[in-house]
Amino acid sequence: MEYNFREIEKKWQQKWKDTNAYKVSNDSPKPSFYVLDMFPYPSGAGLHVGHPLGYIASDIYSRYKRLKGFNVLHPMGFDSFGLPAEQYALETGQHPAVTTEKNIETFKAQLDKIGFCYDWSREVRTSDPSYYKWTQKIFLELFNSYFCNTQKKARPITELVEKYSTKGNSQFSAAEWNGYSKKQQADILMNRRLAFSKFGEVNWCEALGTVLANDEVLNGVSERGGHPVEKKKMRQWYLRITAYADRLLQGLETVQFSDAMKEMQRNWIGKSEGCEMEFGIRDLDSAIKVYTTRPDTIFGVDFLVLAPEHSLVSQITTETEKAKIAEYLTYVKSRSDRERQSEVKQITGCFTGAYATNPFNGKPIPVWIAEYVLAGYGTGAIMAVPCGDQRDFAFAKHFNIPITNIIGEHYNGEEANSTKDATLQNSGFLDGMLMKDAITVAINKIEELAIGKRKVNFRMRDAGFSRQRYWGEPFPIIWEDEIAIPLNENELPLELPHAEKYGPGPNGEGPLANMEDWVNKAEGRRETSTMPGYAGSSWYFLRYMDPTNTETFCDRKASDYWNQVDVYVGGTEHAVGHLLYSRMWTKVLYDLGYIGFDEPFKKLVNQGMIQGVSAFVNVIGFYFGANLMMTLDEDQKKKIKILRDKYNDPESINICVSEDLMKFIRISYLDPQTEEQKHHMDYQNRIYNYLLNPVQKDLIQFDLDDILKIAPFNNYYRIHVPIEYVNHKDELDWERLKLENTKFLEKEFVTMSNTFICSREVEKMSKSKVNTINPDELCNKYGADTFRMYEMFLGPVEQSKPWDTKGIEGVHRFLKKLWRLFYADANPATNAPGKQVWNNETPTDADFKILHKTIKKIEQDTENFSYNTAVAAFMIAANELADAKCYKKEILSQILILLSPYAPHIAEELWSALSCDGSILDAAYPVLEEKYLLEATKEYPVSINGKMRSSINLPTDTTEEEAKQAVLANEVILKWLEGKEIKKFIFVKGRMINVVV
RNA sequence: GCCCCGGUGGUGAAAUUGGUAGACACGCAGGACUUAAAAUCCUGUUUACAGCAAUGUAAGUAACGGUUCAACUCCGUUCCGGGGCACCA
Repeated sequence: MEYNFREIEKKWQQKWKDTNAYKVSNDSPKPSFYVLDMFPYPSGAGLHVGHPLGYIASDIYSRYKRLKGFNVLHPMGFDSFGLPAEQYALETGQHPAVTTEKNIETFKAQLDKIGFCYDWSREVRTSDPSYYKWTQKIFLELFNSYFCNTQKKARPITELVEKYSTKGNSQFSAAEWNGYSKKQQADILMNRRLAFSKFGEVNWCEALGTVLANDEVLNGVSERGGHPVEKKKMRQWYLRITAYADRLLQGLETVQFSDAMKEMQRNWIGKSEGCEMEFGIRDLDSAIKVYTTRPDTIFGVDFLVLAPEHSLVSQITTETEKAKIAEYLTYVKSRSDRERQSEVKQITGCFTGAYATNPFNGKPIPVWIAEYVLAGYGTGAIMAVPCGDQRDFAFAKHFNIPITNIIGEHYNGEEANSTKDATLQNSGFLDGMLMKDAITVAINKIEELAIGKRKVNFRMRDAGFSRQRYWGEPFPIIWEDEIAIPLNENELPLELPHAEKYGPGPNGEGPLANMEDWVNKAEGRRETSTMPGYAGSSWYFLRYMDPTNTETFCDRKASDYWNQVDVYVGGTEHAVGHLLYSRMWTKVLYDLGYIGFDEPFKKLVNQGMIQGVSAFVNVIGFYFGANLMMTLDEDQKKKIKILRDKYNDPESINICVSEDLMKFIRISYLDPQTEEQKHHMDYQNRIYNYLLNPVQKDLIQFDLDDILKIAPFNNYYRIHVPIEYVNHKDELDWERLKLENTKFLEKEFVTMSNTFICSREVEKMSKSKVNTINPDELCNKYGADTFRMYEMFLGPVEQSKPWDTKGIEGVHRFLKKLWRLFYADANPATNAPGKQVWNNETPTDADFKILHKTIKKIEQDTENFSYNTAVAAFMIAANELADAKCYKKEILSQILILLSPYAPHIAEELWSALSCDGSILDAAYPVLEEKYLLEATKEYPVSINGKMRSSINLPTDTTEEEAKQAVLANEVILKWLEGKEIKKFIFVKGRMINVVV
């Protein structure tokens, strides 16, 4: 009998399925524990080895917690709405629902092969009407709620209506409100709803035909595809996430996210504390309101800058400057967002002719407009302090505006210094104060004089919530006379109508606008945009708790039982998208009383990315110019002509060049330094000479390789080749490549030796880079258990690392070694049957020590997600047990329990071989007994001045004095101490001994 | 530019959080079993020097400096790599 992982894994996977071993109940006396993976988008490419990394980590944790006596919820589902399926539909005409279904089946089959303990009966799919019914319902909750600024939480909008109609507010009385038209009332309410619609500037991407959220735009181009993005005014839906900015920030204190993750979210929210204050404009009855975080620098203000879009610009511009300002505004309008973002270094601006007054010293301050001030942040106007702000400084220098220094020697005239530690000068009532202290003093004064007030600003904007796309949740909204009317709950789900075509509708609307029967209702017109990808994923963790409920999205009893997600595993790429949105939705649902917690994820573990190692062939376009041709003889010309005809290219040919040859080509253009390079140069010169002076022809033999070594090539690029065609020595199987890949059929492979060496690079793993490694193949070759353990052994879960298949042998060997603790190996050569070696002998203390050492280590490492060292601990244990010839059931069965979260199949198999009761899935986790770890004596390293010199064996209860005596009796140490005076003696119990001389 | 996180053998990485640096594995080299291969097992593997050898001595965690009896770990400066934000006043 030998370790036949294929049979074992098939057998147990079937058994677990048949017995519903992973089914989880909401009725259990056990404490609950919720382990969640970020659910995947089911792409057509299937899984690669990078995907399961996080899934394996969470699976191990779930199984571990189950053994520890918890009722563990560990579900899986699919984020199945999204752009790729729709893009695919556009290209092939296949309905997204069909391709999505197919992809999900592939994913599930692949996942099951790895042996995950998902309760598939709880599977959710965001594109399933029975799921998005509730996404729509929660949207309506958002629509029907507002953020109450006094209670700091979401309340039903009906309460606001009630208040308006009985008390009014600061803008209007109750009577006025009641007199407003329906449309007027609706508009006012729309300004308070958590999900609201407004005309706004949106990121419009012409190529994708849709509007993108801020975080889907990078440097002015779309995140997916890199298409240009411009501003466009459209009616859009938004989520009022800004209302929750403060609570999203505070909530971070209560969750266990990595510091980096918290920092990213904080940056995104971008809270800044400062004040708003007004600068009166000379000779005009108006004032400019600015926002600043540094009111302490008020006496250093040398000019004000307005955003070009600021409403006061036309009003304050003086006659003399009108033409220039108009010209500048035209210029600004001509600049796309992309230009403005990419050319931040460029300093532009224009003087308005107007002067404001510094309220503290009456100094006149020129007012400018400039691109670098954004209309959308703060008040759209700033007070510029050139000595303290680098941008203001650059602006002042550029336009020769005099600079006031208020920080003395901290300002050197060369660059601004944004310190808060300087002592203020030239600053009136703030003189002599430290800047950081002056901030509060200045704000107090500003409030006292009633020229401004404290103000907190956020960088975060409300989140765009509509997409002009087909494959997403339809909005349960009908527009009646420009008023958004929500559907009733009993009309949900509003199903996505079946489409034949997926192209955009008229006027920038989505594909749904083309379906007139569906859009036009007696009451009005349906909303035609659909919800973005993050709608369904913002709440899916709740649905797993109660996946089949038809009354509500998740029964309060279920969410109270499971509570927060205890451990959430996923990548960092969702730091500011999904994670912020789901946190906001959770807070809203909490405010409205649907759930009892306001942070969805207690602890977040970010798995790293597994990168792929791509292989390339270098392709050079080799140009046979007339000059070169002239120097060739008839044979050579004939050869070139054959090549030209072959590749159907009269002037040049493209040739795949081996990496070693590329190196040679590059090296030959350097100054020759080493012998090798000199050799190459010499070689090259000889070929040149040959080409230029055909007389010397006999000096060297001419062939294609030689030409390539020195030829001026006009074109160089690299093509990815499938990684499976390249062996571990980087040699390409190019015969096979040519056979199976038509792209290379027309290419000649040129190399110095007979092997073709590819170049390598670590990149993101993806289908297009043909560098993916399929987990199925590894599972077939080594088994799921080996695959699981190897992925964990690769390094810390949080770390990104390139995939390397080589090391997997080591883990596989460990499992085989483990098997041999139970069954002596069968030798296939002699065909000797394996025999049982495990026995019922009573373990010795030494045996127990191995066991309990392992229990301690595995428990610690599993709790800390330090799986790589846990795997190492298993290997050590197996080695030690083998060395000790310990094949005892009492020990081995306990080791199997420890192992079962990591390698469930082999653990279950051997568990049943030991004829232990029941399934190992429900075994009790071994209890650590420290007594076996206690040692009578311990080896103490002895150092002199911290330098290791020897070690001595001492009883663990040794006192310092006894240790000192022992050290002084040690010959090696005495030799080192010869002629030196002992100054101090340091004894760390159980650790070490150090002698200071 | 700003904010995080890193830098340890040929490779992936460990290090009880200040206490014997390199666990565990890969790779490589040598050996055993075998007609042979596969599989398995054993030995060695940071570097330099000395020695037939066991072993010894010195240096060594990006670089330099500091604190300490003792530093991969703490502090300072510099260099390199990765990630995030980017005119946010």
